[in-house]
This record gives sequence, structure tokens and C-alpha cells, in this order.
Amino acid sequence: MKFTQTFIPTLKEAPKDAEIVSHKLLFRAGLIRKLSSGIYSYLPLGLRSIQKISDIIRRGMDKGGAQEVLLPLVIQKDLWEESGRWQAYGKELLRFQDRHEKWFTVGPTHEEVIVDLVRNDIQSYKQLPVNLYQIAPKFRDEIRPRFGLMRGREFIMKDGYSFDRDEEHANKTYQKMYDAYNWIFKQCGLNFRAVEADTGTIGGKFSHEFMVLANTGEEAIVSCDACGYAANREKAEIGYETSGSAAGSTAEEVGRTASPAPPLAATPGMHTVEEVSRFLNVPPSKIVKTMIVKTDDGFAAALVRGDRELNLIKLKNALHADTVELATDADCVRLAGAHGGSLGPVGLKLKIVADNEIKHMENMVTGANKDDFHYTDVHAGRDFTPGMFADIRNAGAGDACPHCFKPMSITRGIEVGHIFKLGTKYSVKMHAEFLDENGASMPFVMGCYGIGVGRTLAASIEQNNDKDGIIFPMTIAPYEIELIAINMKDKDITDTAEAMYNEMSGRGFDIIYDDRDISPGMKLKDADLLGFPVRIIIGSKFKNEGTIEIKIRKTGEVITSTRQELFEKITAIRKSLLP
RNA sequence: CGGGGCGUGGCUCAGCCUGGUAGAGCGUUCGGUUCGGGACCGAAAGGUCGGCGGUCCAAAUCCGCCCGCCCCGACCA
Repeated sequence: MKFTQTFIPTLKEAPKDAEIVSHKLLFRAGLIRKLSSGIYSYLPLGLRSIQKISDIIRRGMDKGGAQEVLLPLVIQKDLWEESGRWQAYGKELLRFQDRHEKWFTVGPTHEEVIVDLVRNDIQSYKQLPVNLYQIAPKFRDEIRPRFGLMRGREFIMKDGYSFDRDEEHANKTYQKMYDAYNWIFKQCGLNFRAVEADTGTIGGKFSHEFMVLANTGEEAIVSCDACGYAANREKAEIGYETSGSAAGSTAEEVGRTASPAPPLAATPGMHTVEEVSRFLNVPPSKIVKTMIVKTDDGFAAALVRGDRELNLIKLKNALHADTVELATDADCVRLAGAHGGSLGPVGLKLKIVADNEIKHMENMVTGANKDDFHYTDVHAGRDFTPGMFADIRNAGAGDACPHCFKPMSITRGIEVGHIFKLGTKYSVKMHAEFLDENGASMPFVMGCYGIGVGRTLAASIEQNNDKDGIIFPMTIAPYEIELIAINMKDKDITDTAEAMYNEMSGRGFDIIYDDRDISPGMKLKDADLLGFPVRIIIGSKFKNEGTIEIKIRKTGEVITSTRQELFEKITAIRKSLLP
């Protein structure tokens, strides 16, 4: 492709609404343009990269035994009512009516459609397994789209769904998809990690997220270098040695007689842990935060150390609740008699869940359920009794691994893929059944497998860039090679460049030729910005010495070549840059 | 949805506080010079100042309402 024949609107400055580096570069390099919030157009270069990623996904999925299909974008309401998600999905589901006032949605995900397809056409275990995927736009009316392609409302996704006869076969399919995902992201040249994830509302036995490591990532990953355990922070368990006595579990153990109430300290206007810590001169680790939560089964209180974060998902699991959210301030006042910031477990008439760590704490500082007062020297068992101890806090750096008890570390990641075991959730609800070898009707055992295609592109840029621009991995670069002629008024140079370009295109090299009649500086700056892995320059060195310069974008390495050995050298360089 | 911020040529922004001729840089067009790191000289085109209403002799500027966009929190590929 010649530069002058395509559409690559590069920009010197990024628009001010672009915040993170991938968004800025995607925009500046002319890969995408925004139409409205969370809705983007893919320009020629952006689309080429998307297509290369899609092709890698296709190869990976096909190798894993899946077949590509294309499902409708617009889906009628009744299918979504069958699964119960017309009500359950919430406002992210874009709903609209046609001219007959019949309701539809633009599909945010396609379990319903695929189940409908399979239940009508698969009747026997002999036809299983079936594993189908598509690469298509999705629409989710996100509350807050952000960061360009990272979280759009309309976005391109690979979504796959598998159907097996039983759990055992479903596990095998899951493993194949797990392997396929590892292959796909490796081919894309990404530094990533597969981590255990919470199964969320979808349910099922287990689930893995594929995280591209990048410090701008929205997700925190907790991992153990010693044994290889890695999990999303939402899910990551914390190892606790079970030996040792739990300090303060009874009044006798701490050698105290029960007193009516622990000492009360006035803490006027002090509400946050930091404020109370400074005011009372105790470290945050000696303070216990009390949070009242509202569940589908009433209210409860959760206790974690002042320097820790409550994990609502873990709390939800500990309470066996379907929903858990923080209670409103008004509820706090009604139930505890104080506003948030002065809550405490002493005398609280609610079910109390305390984090495991609290078991070992003594002389805690807690809110007194009286505005602007805190208790000091609180002991569990003497002053209050938790209904249970559980792992309900976010893991942090240094926390013990649940498997080997070695300290874990935290890294940030961008979730580019997610695989789930769905079980029979949808097949039961939607009556999708087949006959097994005994002639019995059985629900399909399903799995679902997603990859954010646009997000994968954004994540790659997030991971591979420098101050000058993008550094594309060879496999997903819009073009692998860029040819630059330095002076378009010099016929020797343009003739050579033109011949080079024609010959390389003819030989199947994936090449773009910058044939614009602009200053060398602009071409070179644009080349850095666009980030094609290999650059070939025909300029003064060719004029003077007859040599052609090859530059590797990633390393900056410059290789000098004669015209004769160019193809051989480029072929070798290209190969060395593949994953 | 709650909190914060922004909206002025294609892009980045100044002007607004203190009302009085709409500006700069980049980009674009034309002419010329230049040609290995966003070159230089000269000329030019291009703006309902987000929208509606109000105050005023006079509004980009002050006031009100609305719209759009971005950032921080709860959801997700």
C-alpha cells in the first residue's frame, strides 16, 4: 500500500479527552476516530490491526475445535425473557422498539441466541460437543465508557459458546479453550497472565481471566511467585495459618474481667481511618472499620482492619447472599444510631462478619455507634461477638498465598479475555436438551469464552509504546514493514524506492510505502508514531554509498544492507521478531 | 446515577474574572526555497464562540435552563 493512496490522518497532538497512552496513540496515529461517547470508527490502519488479531483468534479457536458463525445483532425480547435476563441485565441492555412496538435489544452477549440455535438443531449426544464462536460488534450501554477502545459501549468481541453432554466433557472443552487462549495471546505478542476469577452472577465452577500486564490496567492481579498462584483481586484468597490461638476470643484468654463497655474517646469530626488514626495517635492497623451492608436477606455488619479494604464479593460469598451493597447513611443511623465513620461492633444488633485478621487483634479502636466517639481497647469476644470470621478483605502485597503461604505481590492488568464454565444455567432455563445414550433428556452443559478484540489492540499499545509512539508486535501490526524514501524530488531515490516497493509487494511482504512529498522529519516522526516493526529507508546513504538502512522500531537497532541482500535480511529480521 | 471539570476554525489552546473590532500555534490551500528527525519565506481560506432564553445601548464574556464530552466511584471483553 502506498501512503498517498490510503487514509492515515496522523496528528501531532492528542485530543484532550484522551487520557491513557493507548487512547492517545490510537487517535494520533489515525487508527480510530470517535463518533460519540464510547462509539468509535476504525480507520484503515486500525481495522487492519483488528483483522490481524481476529485472524489469530480464528486460528486459535479453530485449532481448539470451535467453528465460526455470525449471530444477529438485534434480538427480540422474548428470548431474553426466557433466560430471565430481560429483567436481570439492567440498564446496560439497550432496548428499543420496532414499528410494531415490539421490543428488541442490541445484543451485549449471545447466550440466548446460541442456546436457541442449538436446542432446535441438536437432539442427540452423538452430535456433541458443539463449540461455536463469532467475532462481531456488541453493544453495552455502559454507565461510563472510558479510555477509548478499552471500555467502549459498542465494541468488537469474540464470543464463543460450547455445549457438552456432561461435566466431564465440558471440562475437556474448557481446557481446550484455556489452551487456545494462551496460544492466541502469545501469538498477539502480549505479556499476559491467566488468573483465577470470580464467577460472578453467571455462576459455575471456575473461571479464568486473561490479563495483559500493564500498570494502567483497571484490574489488580494478586500472584505468588513461589507457587504460581494468580487470581483477580476480587477473588484472590488470603492464606491464614490455622494454628495458634485466636487472641481475644474470650474474656478469660486475655485475662480481663468483663467490663460494661470499653473506654470511650471523643473524636470530634474524625470520620476516616486516617483522621482517627492521627487524632488518637494509633496506627490504622489497630483500628477496625465497621461497614453496614444491605443484602437480599437483610442488613449485616462487616469488620476489617483500618488499613484494609473490604471485598464485597468475598463478603457476599461468606454471607451466602445474592446481592450485597453498602448501606446508605440513613440506614446506618437507623440501625446503629450513628453515621458512617463512627460505626462499631460493640452493642450492634446486627449479624457481624469479621475478617479473619481480626481474630488476632487486641486493643482495637472502633466506632462507638455514637457520632464523634470511638471506643479504644476493644476486644472481640469480650465486647462483642462476631457471628463469623471469614476472608472478606482484598488481598494486598505481602499477604500470604492461600496455597503455599509465601508472600504474594500485586500487579495491574487489562482483562482481554474471560472464560467461564456456565454449567446448565441457560440450558435449564431455556429448555435446551438432548437425548443421552439411555434415551434420557439432559440439559446441555455449557461454557462461554470471550475476547475483547479492540481491547486487545488497546492493551497491546498500552504495553508496547515509547515517547515517540506505538511499537507494534509483528503479528498484529497494520503493516509489518514501512518503506521510506527521503527525498521525493530525487529521481534516483524515488525510482529505487518504487522498484523496491513493487518487488517486495510482489514477493508477499506486508509493506507500506511512504511516498508523500513531505519533509524527512515528518516521515520519520510519523513512522515512529505508527510503530511498524521494520523500517526501510532509502535516502542519502543510498545516494552516496549505495546502501539501504533497516531500522527495528522496538530496539532502535540499525542494520545496513545492500540492495541485493535486502530481501534475505528483511526475511531474517521478520522471523526474529515473531513470537 | 452521585461528585468534579470542560465546550472558542480540522487539532491544541488564549480571550471570560473586570461586557465594547474573535486571537495564537499546528494543520490546510497557493507560490518559492529546502530535503536524514515534525524545515523556511511570502500570500490565503477557514469560526452559528455547544444550543435556547434572559439582563444590557452592547454578551464568547454576566444570569437561567438544556445538550454534549471528559475525569473519579458501583459494572464488564
